Amino acid sequence: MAIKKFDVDVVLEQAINIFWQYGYHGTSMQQLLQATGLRPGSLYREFESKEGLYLLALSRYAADTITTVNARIQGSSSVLDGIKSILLDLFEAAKAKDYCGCFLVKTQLELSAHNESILTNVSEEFAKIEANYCAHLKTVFSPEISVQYAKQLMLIIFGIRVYSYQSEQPADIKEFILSILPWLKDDSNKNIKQG
Amino acid sequence: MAIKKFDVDVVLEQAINIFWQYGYHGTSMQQLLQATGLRPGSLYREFESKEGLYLLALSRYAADTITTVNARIQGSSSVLDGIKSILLDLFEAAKAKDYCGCFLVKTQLELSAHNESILTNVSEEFAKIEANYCAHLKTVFSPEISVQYAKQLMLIIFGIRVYSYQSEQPADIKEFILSILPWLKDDSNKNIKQG
DNA sequence: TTTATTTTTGAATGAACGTTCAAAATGTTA
DNA sequence: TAACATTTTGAACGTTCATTCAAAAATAAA
Repeated sequence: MAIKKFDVDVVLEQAINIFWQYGYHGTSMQQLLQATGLRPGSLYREFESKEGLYLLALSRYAADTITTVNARIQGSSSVLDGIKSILLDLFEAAKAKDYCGCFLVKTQLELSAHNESILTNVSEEFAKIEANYCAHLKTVFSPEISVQYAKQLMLIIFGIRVYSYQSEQPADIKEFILSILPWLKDDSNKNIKQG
Repeated sequence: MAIKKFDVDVVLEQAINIFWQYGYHGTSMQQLLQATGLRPGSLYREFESKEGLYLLALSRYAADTITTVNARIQGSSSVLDGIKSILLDLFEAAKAKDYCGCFLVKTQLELSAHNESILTNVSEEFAKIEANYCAHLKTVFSPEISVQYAKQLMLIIFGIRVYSYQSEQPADIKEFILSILPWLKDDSNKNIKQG
C-alpha cells in the first residue's frame, strides 16, 4: 500500500502560517494547497475540509502557546520574572514587519458571528491559558489574588496584542508594563504568600 | 429626473451592522443588499464597490465613537469620572448577547495582511481616538503624563474589547478597572496639574 | 509476482462570489 | 407636454470558491 508523502505536523505548521495571516474567510484553499504543496484530494483525505484543517491548526497553535509560556517561566529566575519577560517578548514580536497578532484572538474576532464549533474551541483554549497563568501565580500569591491577577494578565496581553498594530511603542516598555501591572514589580513578592 | 429612494446615512448604518458582525470577507454583497434593501445597481452607483461601502461605514463608525466618548466625558462631573464610566460602559456592552467588539479592532485584525488602503484608515482613526483622550487628560495631568496615560487607556480598552468575549466578567468591575488604572481612582487628581 | 490496501492525482463540479449594464422608470425643468 | 438628467432594475457576467471522485500510482503483505 502507498505511504504518505507529507508530514502532517509540517503541513499543520504551514496552514497555521497562512490562516494566521489571512484569517479563515480570507484564506483560499488554493493558498493552502500552494503553501503545503498538497493536491486537493490529499488535503481533503487528511483533514476532511477547510474547517477541519483550521480546527487542527488552531489547537496546535494553542498548545504551542502554553508550551512557550511554561518554558519561559521555567527558564526564568522566578515566576514573576518569567511573566515579565513574556510580556516583553510580546512587544518585541510586534516589531516584526510581518507581525500578525495572536491567531486565537483573530479567530475569536473574525468568527464570533459565524462558526460556533470553532469558537467553543477558542474559548476553551483561552480558559486553559488563563488557568495555566493562574497556576503559576498561585506559587506566589494567594488563590484569590492569583485568579484576579490572571484575569488582569489576560486582559493586558489582549491589549498588547491589539495595540501593537498601532503607533510606536512606549519609550520604556518595561516601565510601561510595570505601571499597569505593579505587582510584577519586585521579587520580594515571592514571599507574599507565606508572609 | 429621478430621485434617490434611500437615505445614505441609513444605508451606512445598516452596512455597519453587517460588516461589524461578519467582517469584510465574511460579508457577502447579497447580505448587504438584503440588509439595505438596495439593488446591486443602486448600491454600486452610490458606493462604487464593496470596499467603498466598507470604507465609508468604517469612518462613520469611527466618527461616532469619538462623538460618544466626548458626550460621555462632557456629561460627567469630571474627565476622569467620564473615562471611568466609558470603561464601565464597555464592560456593560459586552453583556449583550450580540456583542461583537469594536468594528475598528476587528477590521485591523482581519485585514492586516490584506488591504492597505483600509488599514491606513484604521490607523488614522485610532490615532484620532488616542489624541482625543490625550487632549482630555491634559486638562488634568501634565502633557507628558497625559500621553502616557492615553497609551495605557487605549491598551486597556483593546484588552477589554477582546477579553469580554471570554469568560465571566470580574466580580467587581469598578475595582478591577481601578486596580489596573489607579490614576483614575480619586478625583483629587483633578488638581495634580496645578499642584 | 500477485493481491490487497492506501495514497496521490488533477480535471471537473456546482455554488457563490463581486460586479456590470442596457433598458425601464422617475421626476424635474423648459 | 416634451425633453432631460438621474436613478432603479435585475438578469447576466466571468471568476473564484470549496469540494469531489474515478483513475493511476505506490508499497506492503501473501
